[in-house]
Amino acid sequence: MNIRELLNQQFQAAMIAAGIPYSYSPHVTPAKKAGFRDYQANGAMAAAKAMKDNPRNIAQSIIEHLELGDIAEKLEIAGPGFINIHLNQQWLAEQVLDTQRDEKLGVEKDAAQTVVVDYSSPNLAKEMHVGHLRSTIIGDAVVKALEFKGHHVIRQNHVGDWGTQFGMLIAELESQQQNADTSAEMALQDLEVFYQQAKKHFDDDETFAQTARDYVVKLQSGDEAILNMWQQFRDISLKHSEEIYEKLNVSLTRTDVMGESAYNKDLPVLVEDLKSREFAVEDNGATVVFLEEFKDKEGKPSPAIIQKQDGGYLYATTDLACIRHRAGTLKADRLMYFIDARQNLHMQQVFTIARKAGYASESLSLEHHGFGTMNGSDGKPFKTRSGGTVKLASLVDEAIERATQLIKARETDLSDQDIKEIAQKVGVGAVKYADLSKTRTNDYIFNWDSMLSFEGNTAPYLQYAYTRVRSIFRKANVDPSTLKSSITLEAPQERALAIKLLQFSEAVDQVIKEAFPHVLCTYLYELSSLYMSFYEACPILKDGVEQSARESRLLICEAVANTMKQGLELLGIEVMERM
RNA sequence: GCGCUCGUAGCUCAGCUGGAUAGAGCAACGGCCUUCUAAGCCGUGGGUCGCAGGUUCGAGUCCUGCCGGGCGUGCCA
Repeated sequence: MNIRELLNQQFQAAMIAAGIPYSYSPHVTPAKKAGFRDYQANGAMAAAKAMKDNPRNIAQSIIEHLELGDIAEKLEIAGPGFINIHLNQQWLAEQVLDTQRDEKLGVEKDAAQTVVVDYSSPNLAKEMHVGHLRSTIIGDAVVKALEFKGHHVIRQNHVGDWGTQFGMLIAELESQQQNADTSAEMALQDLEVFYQQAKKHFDDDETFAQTARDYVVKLQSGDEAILNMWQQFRDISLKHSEEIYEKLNVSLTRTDVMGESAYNKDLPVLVEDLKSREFAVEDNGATVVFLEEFKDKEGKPSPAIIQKQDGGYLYATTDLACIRHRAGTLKADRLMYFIDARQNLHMQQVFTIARKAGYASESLSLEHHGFGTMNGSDGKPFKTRSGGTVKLASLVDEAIERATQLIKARETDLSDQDIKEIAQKVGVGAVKYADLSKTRTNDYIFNWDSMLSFEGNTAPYLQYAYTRVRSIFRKANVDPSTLKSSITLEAPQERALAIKLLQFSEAVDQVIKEAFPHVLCTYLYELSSLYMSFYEACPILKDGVEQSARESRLLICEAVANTMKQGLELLGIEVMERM
């Protein structure tokens, strides 16, 4: 049930019945101000212009043709031509009950699309660092929302497991294993350190550097021994990533890995295809696709290089092969990329080539959902004190440690084991929510104190709101599923809360439409705030509360708990019974 | 140079196909716990929405120019 959608349909029908062209939309939105409850239709004003009539007359005509049944109890025309819609209390109450009987909480399934989502995609040469956080958790939230809406989602973790640096890393691994009797696992315990060692070795030792270069060639040509080393390296590196995914409660697994190496064999085929059809041409020894859609410095068609002078391939080549695979083999209807906004030009070039070359049909939606940089309090990219990149593993550990301290600082009867579990959920939730709750496209400022605060729009606040609901049921010793009575909405707080509950589907819809998880965050925060107000204003278990009011309110509590839990689950944030 | 992107309260951020008096949170100030978790709630103050034009009945939102920040722009990914 999506109230907005429902009203939009009814208003659209009424407008057509009133003789207004279909191209004019009713423009129904939730009321902007509390005084103008509950929804408003703003379409009359724009339509009035086309009809050459007074907007209030048009509004009146729309109302006369409107068939809302028992949905609304009052409609009024206000200001220049707004139609304010007062929803029927009884109807609202019934809708809340209905959504609770539905395992999807009233969120209707879409016509299923096959959606391929490219996210996380770390470079396996190094350990995952904060730069991978946004793609990983934003992508995962959108994936979960898509699945919730009934889409067929294919996760694609396009890991960087191929390329020139692997020659260097393999040479280093081999050298360390020969010199000391260390296992690959030991050597690669800290990938960051290992990478630095290899780099230093490469820069300082010409013999080593030559070996590394030879290994790249051998790797490319499929030398078995080198491939073995590469395989070991890749496995261990993937295990590192998987540990992070597990800690972060991210749904990616080994089966979602489809790295650069997977497209290796297809690259020459693809380049040949583009050359034979004269999309790609030789230029300065490289193979290039010129795109008049983009201009270079001189205003001429800008080049996208798909093969280097030395015959090597670039990420544009891989990305093209990738699109071809996702469109052709995976049969995608929609392709979503969660990649840093800085790669916008690259993505647009690749999309353009894919379309022109016919790798992506017109009906395939190609979407780059970029995001901004994660900055420190100084507004510059988030780094360690010494200026190094922050590993994701240590970021998560610090979050959990900080959460532990905060919980311990309070008086609590929780056991050490409880505290450990709660701190895990609170710490991880705080980091994820701080990111997810900001508009994806902007840079954002990372701040430990504000994200871990129990005040304001934070994960801990939401988690606390949830435990507050659950604690009512513990106190009442009531199993929510046994509640049978009906809901009445008398207090304004109850009514406001009910409407917000019913807007869950509107929030989820927007998340998958625009790949904006922050909309769901805002929704859940508003839901929590309204619950807190309700909690203060409407006693439930206290003396003097009638049985019917008590049960009605318990049902509202249950609806809030279910919605909170489901909403946070879509965001990849866990809830707990107590904290 | 060209392209992308951002500029909203002291700080961090919302503002959905243009709509009513631009909203939250933090910080500040003032109230509310013998009563369902006060990690909470209620209230007050705080804004020339970077600047200037334009389109419109109506602009934070659309268009143009300018100022300021970030990023990208032929052989890394």
